[in-house]
Amino acid sequence: MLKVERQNAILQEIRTHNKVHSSKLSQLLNVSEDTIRRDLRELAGNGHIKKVHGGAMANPNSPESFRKQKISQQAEREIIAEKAASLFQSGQVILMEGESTNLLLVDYIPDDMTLTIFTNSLRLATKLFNYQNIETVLLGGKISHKYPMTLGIDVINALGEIHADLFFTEIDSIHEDIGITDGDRENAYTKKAMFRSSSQVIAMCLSNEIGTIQPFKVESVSQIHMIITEESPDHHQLNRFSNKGVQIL
Amino acid sequence: MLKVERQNAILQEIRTHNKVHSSKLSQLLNVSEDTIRRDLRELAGNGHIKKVHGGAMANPNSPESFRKQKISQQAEREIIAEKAASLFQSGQVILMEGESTNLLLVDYIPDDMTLTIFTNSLRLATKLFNYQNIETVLLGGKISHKYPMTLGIDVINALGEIHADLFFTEIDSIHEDIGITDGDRENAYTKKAMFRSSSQVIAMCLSNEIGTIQPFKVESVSQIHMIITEESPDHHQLNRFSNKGVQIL
DNA sequence: CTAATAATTGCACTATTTTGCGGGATATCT
DNA sequence: AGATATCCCGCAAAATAGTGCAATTATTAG
Repeated sequence: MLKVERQNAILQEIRTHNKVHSSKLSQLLNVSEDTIRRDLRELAGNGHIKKVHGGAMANPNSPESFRKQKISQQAEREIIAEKAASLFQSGQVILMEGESTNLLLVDYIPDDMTLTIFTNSLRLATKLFNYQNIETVLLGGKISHKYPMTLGIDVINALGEIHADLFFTEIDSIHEDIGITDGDRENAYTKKAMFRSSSQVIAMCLSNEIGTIQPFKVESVSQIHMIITEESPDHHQLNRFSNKGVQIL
Repeated sequence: MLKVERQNAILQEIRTHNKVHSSKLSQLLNVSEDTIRRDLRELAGNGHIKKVHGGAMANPNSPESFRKQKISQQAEREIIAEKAASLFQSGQVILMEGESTNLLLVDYIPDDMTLTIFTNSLRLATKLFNYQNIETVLLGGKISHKYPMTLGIDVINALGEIHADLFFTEIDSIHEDIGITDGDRENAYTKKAMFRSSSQVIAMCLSNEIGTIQPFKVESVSQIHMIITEESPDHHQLNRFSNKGVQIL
């Protein structure tokens, strides 16, 4: 990897996360922390970023102002994304659904990790296009008018042809008795089909969504293998799920 | 191998990957790294590329940058797009391939026109997401590492399930005897499959691409129903195609 | 056609850049 | 203050770049 390439990657990282840790970058880009620090010093010298203890932040006075990506509760989602990324292993086949946390998640994938990622999200697929070691497969189908993703019967058919090791789903509502629910009927159907196309299901959700219910049922809690929230695993709201045999991360 | 030939190969490499390593190029082109470095220095001197330690990268501020070259031909593409848009009729099923002219083309679609558009282009699909009266269907499959689009066997399978009224294809090379050719093997296969999934095929190409040939055959001229260029239909270069029964717009 | 001239290329050698590491300084947190 | 993490400095190894030169090839002049 060229030095400029690496520095561009750092800038890109700051653009999406607003901040970077030297240690994380070191892992992500497979170079020593010293090299990262030297890069940060250089970039800061050009006025691109602001160097801080432990890493760097977006420079508010930068000539090229970074357009901030509007992801709600980004800080919490970052925590979830980082936990989720620890589950990846080279060679795995991953199924991903959702465009908030998953979009952050891919930044935590090390450069040298080889993965196959199936998704129905246009944004995710577009982002993954730049990752040379990741084979991205887009599940074809009709594009929803609500979200930039494919939904419906075509996607469900396509899912019948594949089987993933891990399925990362972003869920908006989960209830210990009712299970996972969704506000969109087609989305619920599609998610349900995704459950059947993976060995393991990892549900990512914000803690304030625990206990909520929406009109359309996706699956019951027993079908989930792991829940990831921004809280620590021993958070009191999570007991009722761990009691049902669901792993908490 | 001629020097210019080699330098063109380097430019091509940068065009597709946005970067090159001197060491890789040396292996690829079977010359010493010194020669590569000299080439890079020369190309950088002309402002074509930006030389960096370890290789070179695409020059964003280049006078004749590749991206800008696309843009510089945007005027011609606009003319083609406007002509092409006149073919649309409400209720039609359209198949679209390509991300330059087609991206401009959708802007010429009237707001009240109802269409179904099949495409394998991520950019096009993302743009069409905002058009409420257009039902967009993305042909699923593996995402190319060269272009943000799905290619290959999955797309070809998906094409087997559909049939469109019109197929708008952007072609890079057309020759009266050899037919339509493409520089990418998978792309050529996929285009070929698209020909079979539409009643009418409309080929859009810039006039300076007429008569050129690339390694991989897509289809012969007889399979095209219409050619659209930025020139007027009675342009001398187009006679040889109209003589073969192809409509010119 | 031949000889002179110019351009191109690879090689040996040296210079520069980049990188990781150890050691000590500095900052952060409790 | 003590523990830990982070940072900075200098060094050495490795990678990459520049330079001069000789051999080869292409081009041009006569």
